[in-house]
Amino acid sequence: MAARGQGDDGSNSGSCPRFTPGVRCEHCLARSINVCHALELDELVALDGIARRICVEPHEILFHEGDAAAEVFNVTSGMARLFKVVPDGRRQIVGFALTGDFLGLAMLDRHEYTAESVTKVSVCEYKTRDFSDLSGKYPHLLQRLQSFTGHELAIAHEQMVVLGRLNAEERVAFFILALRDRWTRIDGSKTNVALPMTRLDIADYLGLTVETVSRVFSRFARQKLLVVVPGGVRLVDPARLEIAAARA
Amino acid sequence: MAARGQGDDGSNSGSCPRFTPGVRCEHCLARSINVCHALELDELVALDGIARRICVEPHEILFHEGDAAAEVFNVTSGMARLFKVVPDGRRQIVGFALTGDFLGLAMLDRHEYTAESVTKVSVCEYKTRDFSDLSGKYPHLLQRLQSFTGHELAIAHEQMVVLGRLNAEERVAFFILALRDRWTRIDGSKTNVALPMTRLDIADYLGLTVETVSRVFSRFARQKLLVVVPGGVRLVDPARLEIAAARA
DNA sequence: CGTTGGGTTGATCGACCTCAATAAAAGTGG
DNA sequence: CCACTTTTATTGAGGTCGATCAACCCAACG
Repeated sequence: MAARGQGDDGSNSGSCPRFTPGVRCEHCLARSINVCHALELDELVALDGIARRICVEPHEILFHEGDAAAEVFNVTSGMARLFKVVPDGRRQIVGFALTGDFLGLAMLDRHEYTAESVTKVSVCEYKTRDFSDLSGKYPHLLQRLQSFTGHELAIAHEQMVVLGRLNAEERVAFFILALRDRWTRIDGSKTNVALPMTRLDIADYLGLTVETVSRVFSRFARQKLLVVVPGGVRLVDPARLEIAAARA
Repeated sequence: MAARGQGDDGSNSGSCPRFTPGVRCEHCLARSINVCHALELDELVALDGIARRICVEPHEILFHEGDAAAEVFNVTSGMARLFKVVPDGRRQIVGFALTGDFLGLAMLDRHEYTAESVTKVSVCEYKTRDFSDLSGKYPHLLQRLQSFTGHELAIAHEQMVVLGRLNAEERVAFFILALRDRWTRIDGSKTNVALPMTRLDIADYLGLTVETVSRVFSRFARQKLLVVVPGGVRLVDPARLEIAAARA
């Protein structure tokens, strides 16, 4: 039993042409939760004008850390991992991008991390220049962007607590619950938590090793906090998991 | 020999009245590096109108995590620690605010961390409402705020790498160099790195314990990478420290 | 049906934490 | 200015959690 439809984690199934004419902004399913929200119709039309809809297969690089940031992206479905690599090869995942997330919020001249699709991913691509011009024209958009960046900053600070002060069990529990909350906002799922990423991804996000992550999952399953299902986990005792995550 | 004037770390010495009429925005020394930069004169006058200059002694709380965010702050001198506390008491410092830093970038309804002065600190305080109104009126200001938030986000992501993937020595070396770079931007100091915060603060910032931080300092001193001086360190071999920090 | 990538489990090791003692600063009051 | 306390920093000894190394399982796939 798949956690969340397995194999169709919100990404469109079937073929995935590099460029899709696709749906227009007005009918975008992700609109209610992404930066486009709260834009007037004329603003939305303008945004639509500079957008290019792109769909990528799993394990494709959207952009590399250090690349000139000529484009910014709006994820409309699927999942991407965002990571930085230390000169000697160690990897740190700084976030997983889901439906509604915006890539390139920092608005620096170079991308500060690499973005790689985990599942099939569809995004709206904007030329940084175009998007920047538009946000200069429509204060709504800039305000929305600021609000998003601020929210991301708060999440990043939370993750610092996770990485700096929680032990392995707490980190994994926190991760599962935080991801559950995100899925809930996207598709309403509450007890089934899809985990399209690998254990290594989770480890690289939580500052642990694959083995440790795997062991904690097993321990949680043994303690009847959750059940490991293909493609994710099903929460059995969310309340105790909250305690295990040091969130309560 | 103090690292940077010791006892006067950019904070004004002498008395520190809670409310200071102080300098006006036009003559603010921090202006070139804070959000006020690039504002037109009339915008600056407007900002000046809603600002209240405040000066606090060391170890004063500016605001608490969870407090309604009725005010936002612009640090004009001194240092503050920004931290979150896990329910059971563990503390994680998410950043040190220096001259030019803006507190409350996330622009959420509640503060996401506690801000406490390390040295004497002077700030410009703005009612969140006022500041928000003003940034609605002056796109420059909102753009500047967005740019600041984006920059903070990039720094937070860097810190995730530090906390998730670097060992104790690398963390401390990285910390010293990153702080050195910040001082350089503020006052040009290059080899003397002021450390007004305690070892415990550094430990809580780097996800370590006081003892480990202290040991690493001693080891670095023994290896002639730096010299521990009252109030900070003097860098002896910055190049080797860069290597130790996994930055090169 | 062999190969490959991902996941789990076990045994051992070591980096950092914990506990403890001491030293050095920084206040504090006489 | 000097005793006295309190806070901060350093150093040592020993313990522990998560890393490392290694074996094995399983499903997907050509």
